[in-house]
Amino acid sequence: MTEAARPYPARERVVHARDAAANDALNDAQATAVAHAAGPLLVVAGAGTGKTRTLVHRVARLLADGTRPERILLLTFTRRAAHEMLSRVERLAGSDGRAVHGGTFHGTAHRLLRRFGPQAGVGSDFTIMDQGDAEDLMQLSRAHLGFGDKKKRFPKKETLHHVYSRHVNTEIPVPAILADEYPQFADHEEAFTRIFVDYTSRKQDRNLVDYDDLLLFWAMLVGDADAPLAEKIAGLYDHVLVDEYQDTNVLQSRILQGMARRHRNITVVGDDAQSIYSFRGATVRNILDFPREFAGATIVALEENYRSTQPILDVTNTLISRAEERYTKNLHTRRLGGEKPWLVTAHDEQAQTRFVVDRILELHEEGVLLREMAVLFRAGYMSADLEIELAARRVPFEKWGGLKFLEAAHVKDVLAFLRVAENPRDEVSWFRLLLLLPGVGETTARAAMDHLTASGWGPSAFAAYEAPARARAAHRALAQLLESLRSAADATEGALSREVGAIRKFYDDILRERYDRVEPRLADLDQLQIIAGGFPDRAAFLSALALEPPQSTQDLGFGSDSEDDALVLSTAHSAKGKEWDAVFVIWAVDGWIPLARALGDAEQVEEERRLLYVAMTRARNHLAVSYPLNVYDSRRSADYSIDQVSRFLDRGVREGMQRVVVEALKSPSESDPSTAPVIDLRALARGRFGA
DNA sequence: CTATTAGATGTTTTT
DNA sequence: CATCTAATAG
Repeated sequence: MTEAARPYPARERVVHARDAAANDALNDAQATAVAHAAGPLLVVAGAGTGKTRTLVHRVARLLADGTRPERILLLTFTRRAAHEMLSRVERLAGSDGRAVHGGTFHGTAHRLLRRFGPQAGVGSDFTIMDQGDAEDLMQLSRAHLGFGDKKKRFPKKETLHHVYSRHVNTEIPVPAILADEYPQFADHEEAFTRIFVDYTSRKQDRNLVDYDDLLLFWAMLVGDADAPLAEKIAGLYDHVLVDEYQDTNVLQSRILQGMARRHRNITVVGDDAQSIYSFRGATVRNILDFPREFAGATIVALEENYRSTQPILDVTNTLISRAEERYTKNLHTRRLGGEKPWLVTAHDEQAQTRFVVDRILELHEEGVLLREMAVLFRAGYMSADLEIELAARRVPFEKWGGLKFLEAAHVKDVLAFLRVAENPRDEVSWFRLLLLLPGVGETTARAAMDHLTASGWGPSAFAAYEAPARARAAHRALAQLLESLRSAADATEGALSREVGAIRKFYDDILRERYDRVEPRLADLDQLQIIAGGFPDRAAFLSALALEPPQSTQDLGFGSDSEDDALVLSTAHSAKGKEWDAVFVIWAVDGWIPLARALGDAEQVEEERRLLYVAMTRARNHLAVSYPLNVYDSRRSADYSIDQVSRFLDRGVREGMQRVVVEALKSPSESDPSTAPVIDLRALARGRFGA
């Protein structure tokens, strides 16, 4: 199916449908960026200006100019972006494109660490902890040091981990973080530091690596200019290209400095107006200061928008013009026609839901594919009502982001068995397993772990442990299971799936005992078992789950009969970098966008504004922003509260939109929505060109 | 020490 | 609203 390798200038024959539809040739700015020979290059690319396309063409040009594909490193933000980028490079440059190295920062760091870690004191058989694991380990450190023994208020493990992670990713000193975000804990500074020291050495002893370590170790590996190893790693690549640069943090900037130090061939692409990941330590300073960090950088601005119609662009331009930004872009388009974006006032959530589904079905009838439409929202659970309605009306959909599959307790339980089998020193997983046993609580578990620490975590060490009488039977069964998992050198097809099967023989009964809603949980485990079957061994499976968790319900194999065409539901964050023919932004209410808790901090409010900007700029032809007026509020027992439209949709922004009002459903017909149209979509459709 | 239950609590975004 | 914490019974 892949085109044979062709020389670069043949692009007009190979370009993918949307590239061709947008524009046959690169525009001047894009061409400048693509042709840039060497040295640092900053591409400031507004929404929809062909950023990915430019990056892809630039890679193809480098290949055509003789750079070997494996000497190009293409860093993207999410695995979805990496996949799309690489397949487009492949389409453009043929099989060479497949050999280009690409992935997320964390994924690339993982690869390098497995390879070079042993030369730097990190065994190659480490286990990666996800955020939840890291928090659990933090809890063990906290308990070990005797903090939080029901004395005064002491920070929770989540808080501890957040402060630690923030410190590593931003390099802001711990006291400053506490003063800024947790003034109530400012006098615990010394405790924080002691816990972090213990946490760090605990990770080392247990052969564990957290997300932050992946970046930190990479930065340290390439940070010392004189170290031979740094030289070797930086020497792996001749060109480094980075997408979504506005969402990188200080650590990542340091990594890039190290990687590019010799050749300075670094290309970064980004849009300061779309910076939405500061909660992860990302700083817009990286893109703003790039010319200073990499002296002599060439700067190219992409300002022609190929995505949206002029009426949509008018509204989004106004929205973002309220923000202070440094790289002022003036986005324009040649797509002059089209309807104004809709501002939909719905009576309540149900009315909003009904409006969205009705309108989607209408567009679908007009010939828009479901997969060319998306509903975007601030937080994962905000689509719950919509999902129910879509299911009831048999509209296939796929949900991105906000997926908690791997965070579910029962899934983590099963994974803990595999992780202990893989890394017997994995303290977090041991602790989790032990607590599952009937008759074992915190004290017994700790005693067992002390035994393991003393006797070297060996496979037989656990079997030799003398459990208290009440837990003896469970202990014996677990020991046998672990023994069989470790000894089974079964490398045949589906071995991992059988391992999960063996674990479930032991675990399913515990699950039934401990949790409610047993059926869906068992179904999750069925899924996990199927996924496991696709991996060659435990190590690959566990690393992949930590670094590339399933991103959508479809990745998990649900809704298989509707794979071909399904509506996309996504958080605004997960929608970044994508575009759709029609976009619905729901819950545009003050308190959600911006989030109420962000209001105290001007910086955070600005980020919320950019988030709405990202969401709205995903639309090509149709955009509707909706908000419910009356919201049932369970916290205040005073039934309903009246919500206001997001402050970002101020008078000036609203002027470019057309108002639509959706009334509440009249109660007698509530039982059958299909016979009781609430709005006359046809009338709206007729009137929508009239401004 | 563990298991169970009642009560509080605090709700984002992702690698 | 479901998850985590604290308190108490077994």
